[in-house]
Amino acid sequence: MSGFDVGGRLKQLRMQRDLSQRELAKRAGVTNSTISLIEQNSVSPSVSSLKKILDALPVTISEFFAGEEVSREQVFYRASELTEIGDGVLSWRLIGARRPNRRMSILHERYPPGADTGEDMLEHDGEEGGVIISGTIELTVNGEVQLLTAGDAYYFDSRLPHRFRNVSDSECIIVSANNPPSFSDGGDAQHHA
Amino acid sequence: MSGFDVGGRLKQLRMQRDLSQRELAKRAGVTNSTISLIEQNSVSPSVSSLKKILDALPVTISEFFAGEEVSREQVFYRASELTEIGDGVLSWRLIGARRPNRRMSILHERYPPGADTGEDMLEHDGEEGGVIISGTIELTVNGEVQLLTAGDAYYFDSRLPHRFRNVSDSECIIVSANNPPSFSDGGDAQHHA
DNA sequence: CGTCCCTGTTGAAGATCCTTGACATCATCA
DNA sequence: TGATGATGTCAAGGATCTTCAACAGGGACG
Repeated sequence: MSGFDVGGRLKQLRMQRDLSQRELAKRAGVTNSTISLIEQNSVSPSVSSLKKILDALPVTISEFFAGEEVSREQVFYRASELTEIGDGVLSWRLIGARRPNRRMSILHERYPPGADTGEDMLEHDGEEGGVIISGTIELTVNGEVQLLTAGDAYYFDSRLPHRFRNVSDSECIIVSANNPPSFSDGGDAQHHA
Repeated sequence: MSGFDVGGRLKQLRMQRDLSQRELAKRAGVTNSTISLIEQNSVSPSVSSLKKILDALPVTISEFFAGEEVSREQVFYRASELTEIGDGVLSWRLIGARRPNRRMSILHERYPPGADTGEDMLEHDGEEGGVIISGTIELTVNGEVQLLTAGDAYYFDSRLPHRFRNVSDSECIIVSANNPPSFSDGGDAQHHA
């Protein structure tokens, strides 16, 4: 009924860490019986119990339930076959665009001089970070403005209002990653980034 | 105790969809009282109940628990202040190393000629992807071997056995991202990546 | 062999979650 | 005004989860 093997997943994570049921139970502040019953899927734990257990691993609930089936997806992407998303001014090349349930978007971005994600700040769920490969970019996050150059990097919660702008007179190249993916292949793609 | 406002989050999602407690309960196959008690944080629902409710929204458990406190973390990282992880041969520079609960690791990696993640393949939870900035890298994933050069990219499930090796005579630079993060600031960092 | 310590499993009792069936409140409408 | 239907809340009891305590099995060691 759960559609997800909670017990198996817990056991897997516990085993990976080389913990006994009793050891994990002690760290989590529950009893070994609880762990045993959950691992056998004899019960569906309460969120509070599961949280206690996962905190002891440590693993977030979100991570615990993320992913499942190991897929036979494409692994290698030639530069020429990266999905080009550009809108004429900016251009992004998305790695793994066609993966149905990927947890990240990785982008190879090109900001020509003057490129700008727009005056009204971007805000959306998730986190994003990146590295400046070449050139210079002006990044505004939550009101703070910084000029980043080759080798510099950033990482922030995407709910903070943010904006990318190339104020220099040369192209800027960035490799960035988003989580959860804000680009999807079709449908409800949010605007970058 | 939960550290996460389950009730508030559920109410938020229900409101967004313009559903009454009874309407949502009906779709989920539980009673309106259940929804009410959960939303007030009077109880910590069982995973199975929560799953039924979230399926009716529909929202995955992972999405439900993703994100929370918008933190006042560091956003901008100068090249010089990136956490250097190298072991003498390979070197990685981790973006956002000190963020407590980040969902990704973003790495600026340098593979000198001969660098190798080792003959016994890496396998761990999560997904990873990256872009080759310069040089050449030999990447093996699940038995398949490919030579990737500047502009090429990769993305795969990290549970597939994999290995990175610089078989050329020049340095290779890669920007990569992992999810969930396989590097932590202190403690049980797994080996790369 | 027996003892010791570890492992995971399992009844029965206790704690918590979930449902039943009320109740109070508010808005609509004759 | 009173009737109706919708909303969210709450007590009591049944259902489920969690603990306590016991149990069986497997090494290690003498």
